[in-house]
Amino acid sequence: MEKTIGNIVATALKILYGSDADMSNIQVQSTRKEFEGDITLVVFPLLKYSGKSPEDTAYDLGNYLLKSSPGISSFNVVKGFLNLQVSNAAWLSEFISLWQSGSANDLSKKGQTILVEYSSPNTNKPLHLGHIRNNLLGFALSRILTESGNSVFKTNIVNDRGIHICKSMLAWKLFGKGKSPADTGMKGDHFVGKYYVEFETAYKSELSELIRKGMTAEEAAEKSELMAGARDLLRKWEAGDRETVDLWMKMNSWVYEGFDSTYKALGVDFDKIYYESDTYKLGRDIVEEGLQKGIFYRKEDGSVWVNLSDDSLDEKLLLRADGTAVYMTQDLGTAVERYNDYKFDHQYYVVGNEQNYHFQVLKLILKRLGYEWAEGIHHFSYGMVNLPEGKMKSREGKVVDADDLIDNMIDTAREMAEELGKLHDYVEEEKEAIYRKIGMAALKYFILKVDPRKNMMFNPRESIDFNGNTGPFIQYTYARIKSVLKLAKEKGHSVAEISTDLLMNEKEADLVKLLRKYQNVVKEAAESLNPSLIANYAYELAREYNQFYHDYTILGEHDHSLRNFRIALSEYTGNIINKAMYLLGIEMSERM
RNA sequence: GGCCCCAUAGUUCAAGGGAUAGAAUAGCGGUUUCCUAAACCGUAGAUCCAGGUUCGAGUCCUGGUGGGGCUACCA
Repeated sequence: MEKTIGNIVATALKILYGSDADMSNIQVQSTRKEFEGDITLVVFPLLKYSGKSPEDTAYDLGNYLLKSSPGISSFNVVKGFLNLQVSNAAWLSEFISLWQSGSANDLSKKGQTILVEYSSPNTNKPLHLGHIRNNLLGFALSRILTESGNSVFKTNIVNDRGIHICKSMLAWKLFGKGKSPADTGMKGDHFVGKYYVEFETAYKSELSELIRKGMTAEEAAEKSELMAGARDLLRKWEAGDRETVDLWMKMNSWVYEGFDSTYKALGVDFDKIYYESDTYKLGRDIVEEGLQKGIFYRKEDGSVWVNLSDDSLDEKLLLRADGTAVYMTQDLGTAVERYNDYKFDHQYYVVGNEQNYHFQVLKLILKRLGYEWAEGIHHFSYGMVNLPEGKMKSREGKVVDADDLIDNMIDTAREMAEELGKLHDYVEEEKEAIYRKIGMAALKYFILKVDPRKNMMFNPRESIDFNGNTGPFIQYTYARIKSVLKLAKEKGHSVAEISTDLLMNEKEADLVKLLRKYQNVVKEAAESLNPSLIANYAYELAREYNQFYHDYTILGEHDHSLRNFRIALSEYTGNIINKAMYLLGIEMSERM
């Protein structure tokens, strides 16, 4: 409707003033709540065409629209704003066509192949709150891009090798006494993470001991036996030393077992998992190739670098002096392998904004190497999750652990639900499934409603609520709708068609106006890569429905056609809520 | 030092250069013989500072202040 009005305005400007208007000057938007009307035309940008005052121009256009657009029933002018009233009949017919088309999806299919890389954990420690934001964003982004008609593949690069793993391995060798997670009853990833923290703690005290003996910080780092041991393990690993590789495989398998259960709890999955241990060699080949082409250069100590000062960046290390690979080495390899596997049009790396520089460099190097597809790789850079006491530090074990957080959320959901006591006719298993859905909805919505680009604050004690602008609020609205529909069915009210001869009340009209925006919200979310738009829309829709539900009876309505309309309106709202939340990876419950 | 990001009610978040800056939560006050009160209604409360561009600035530009990140032979 907005588009139609825009076109009519363009015609009107031509006829009334003889001007060919630039469409970007024709601004049609929803009328703000506090003013009368449904759709507003901002006339300020059009004054240059009319040569008249804002008010006169608005009246000219208002009168023209009233005559030539059947859906417009009246208009009013406030300052430079032309507020158009859309007729009840026009809104109703718009709802009917939405309702009839059901869940059909009329988004234009772009059909591009898109890779979304997310999660990308290190195998030396369990997942924490930062990973949760990453996983939820990556998963939601994938669903949104799929919904917009693309072929989307979810990938994960597991950073399963490197000095950090060797630190955990060394600590386990030194302090582990040969124990396994099963011996201690710990989850595998937590078990390995414990040794990583133990390494860092021991390393720190070793350093301060050396510094106390008179060394500088640099000298101490140089002389550290622990760090030397970790480096030694890394060299042995790259050389394929049997014992080292076996230990590495054993410890990684413990970690994967732990990750799998966390991923399952989060409800995320992947189409293909890449392992850095597979891709780093290709990375080294690529570095070799770049050396031969003269794009990279070798320093006297044997390390390999790229000089990016032409692009006003600095030098970047690509291979250490001892020949071992670094982060960038493997990312080069992974990127090339992915392109060979998928021939993607676009690849989004869901990685925190602390790595903006890394991805800038990655793209630049790939371009210098002559890969044209490098234009299609993008860093989906999301903000940090901060705690009241500051940044999370996994080296020091100062994190909000993912598993703990998930368990807490579900526990809280259970406590609240039991207090409300609405589910007594369910067996334990069914109840637990619902508690899980509610707890996860609270967590997921809390994180996804925030603009991904922005840093966000997480206060473990206060942050996650179950009332107000929350996941459970939306679930509750959905459960109410389902409950009404179930009762309607039991009473034999089935809606075959909706009368075109109804007068909607204000709440019904507001709901219809919101429902028709859904497709556009999904489109914008896909274009701007922003799941929070969908989260905020779903909330607004749920709130609007709750007002309608509170103010009017649905099943108690005696007028047959009005009752049917309200049932259809409820059903359609429920469908949209469900679809929107599905795109965010949030499950609905029929009861709660 | 250099580069990048951020700054909105007590708090956590919204606001495609457009009208009187929205929500939630915490506070205060209400609504349940009626389809789920995890709801609904009312009340109070905010654009870091100084300039500039514009008919119009929370939004764009410049400078300042405050916070975060990167600038690692960690990933």
